[in-house]
Amino acid sequence: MEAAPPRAKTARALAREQITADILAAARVRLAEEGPAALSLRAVARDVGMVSSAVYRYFASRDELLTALLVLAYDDLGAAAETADAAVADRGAVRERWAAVIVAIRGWALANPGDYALLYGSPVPGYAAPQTTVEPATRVIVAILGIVIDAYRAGTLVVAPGPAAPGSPEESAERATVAGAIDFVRFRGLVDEREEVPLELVVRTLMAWTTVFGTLSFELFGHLVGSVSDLDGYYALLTERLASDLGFTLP
Amino acid sequence: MEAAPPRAKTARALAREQITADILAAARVRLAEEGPAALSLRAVARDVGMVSSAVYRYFASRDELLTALLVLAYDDLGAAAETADAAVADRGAVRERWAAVIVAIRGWALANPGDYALLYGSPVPGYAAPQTTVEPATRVIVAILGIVIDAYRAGTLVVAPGPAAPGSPEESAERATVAGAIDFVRFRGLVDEREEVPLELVVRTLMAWTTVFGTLSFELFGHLVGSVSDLDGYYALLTERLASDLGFTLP
DNA sequence: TGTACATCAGTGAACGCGCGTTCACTGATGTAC
DNA sequence: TGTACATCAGTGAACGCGCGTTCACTGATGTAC
Repeated sequence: MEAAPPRAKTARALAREQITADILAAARVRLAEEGPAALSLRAVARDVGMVSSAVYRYFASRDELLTALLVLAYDDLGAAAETADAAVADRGAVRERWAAVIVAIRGWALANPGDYALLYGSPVPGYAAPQTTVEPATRVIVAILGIVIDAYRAGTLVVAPGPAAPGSPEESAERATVAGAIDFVRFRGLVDEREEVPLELVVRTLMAWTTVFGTLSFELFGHLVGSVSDLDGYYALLTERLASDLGFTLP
Repeated sequence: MEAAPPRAKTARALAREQITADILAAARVRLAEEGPAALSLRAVARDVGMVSSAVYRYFASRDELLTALLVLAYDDLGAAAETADAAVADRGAVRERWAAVIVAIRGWALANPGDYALLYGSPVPGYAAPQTTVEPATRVIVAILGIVIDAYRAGTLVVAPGPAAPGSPEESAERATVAGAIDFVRFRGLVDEREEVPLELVVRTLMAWTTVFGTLSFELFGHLVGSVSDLDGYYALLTERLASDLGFTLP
């Protein structure tokens, strides 16, 4: 069977796209005010100027709306990180790429606290994210891994020796431990099947990723109040330290 | 006016304590199932076998119940960390103390996922935690700082040189940045007013603290599925790396 | 030790509210001939 | 190009539900004399 020729979009189809986007936009605003668990389909309908039952023409249920929001937010954040990375002209300047990505992630989170809480806060009770959300969710870590692997290949990264002596029993334990992470790296096509990926590099990348989001969650959820006064400055220090821990050589 | 002599507790007072504890225990169970935002006073009342209005004899409102839960959970977690630290007989074995505290924190979080989400997940919309919760909330970071400062004083910790050259303009920026953190350290009486606290040490402690909770949030909220297969092993590696980053010398 | 009164815990009904979802409907848009 | 029918978006009423909180009440416990 042949694919249908691309037909001109009807007015109805155009309206549908527009209104779907309006509903999602209204839901994102709500999200920032009430949190994901309390997100109400009726409230969104009111904001968008329609009767609550009309939303069901666009989303079959509240859960489906949540899923769409999740995908939208993950993609938005992922795009922000990728764009910031791509904007650094010198692809070899890995420290700058790293810094740009962190600034972009934090900027996005501060600009979209509701979405951030949806993605990285406590899961919505009674809602299980479907498979569709998995790929968009990985865009940030994939962007980070891209920088690290570029640096590794270019030799602008020195892999720190792990605390364990080579060949020790501890090393094989480490190998088992990060196997899942390395599978992930390969699965995403970031490195070739045969290419060697040092364990320490993967561990350090996971740690840096976790630290960035841990810090963001602490900032946005109020755990740094009273401990860190100059947040911008702290992030600058953090970015530097993490770059060093990843093994990026100084420029 | 003299303090009243300690009277024998009446049956009523005893029952009150017991039932207050029962309500809190039932609420904690609910928390794990539905999340903090959806915590329902009526559901808790049902679980504890009383009519919903009776709960108002013990807590003036849902918010007051949430506050009590917050304090209880923070204290429970704080006590777990402190106990684990205190159980390491050799006070100089800072790496072991560090490892013991991490294991305790993770153990508590896995055993009490509902409480963990209440404390470290997205804040409950429309609820502002009162001042009462601040002190219990700091017990974990205070315990961690205790270990770091003990190590620093004992000389079993080597403060890493920060990326900035000493005396550079960057250094004064760093000083401003961590001022809040150092205020915190002094305020909690961990170091004397005159005692020198290296900036780098404070930054690294904040980073380690953030990384631990960032990893826990990722684990509990499902962000490590597909990336890390052997979680116990990963935490072991993480603990080691963080100890090194903090500057703890090897035993 | 006994009595009279005050305090308190728990009941059950009621309030007003907003929620997700269903359904029969009207009127506009799109499609086939 | 015009007509007849099918599809779709949005309406408004209704469903059953659980929520937080208030209130007048009953009966048990505690206290003062």
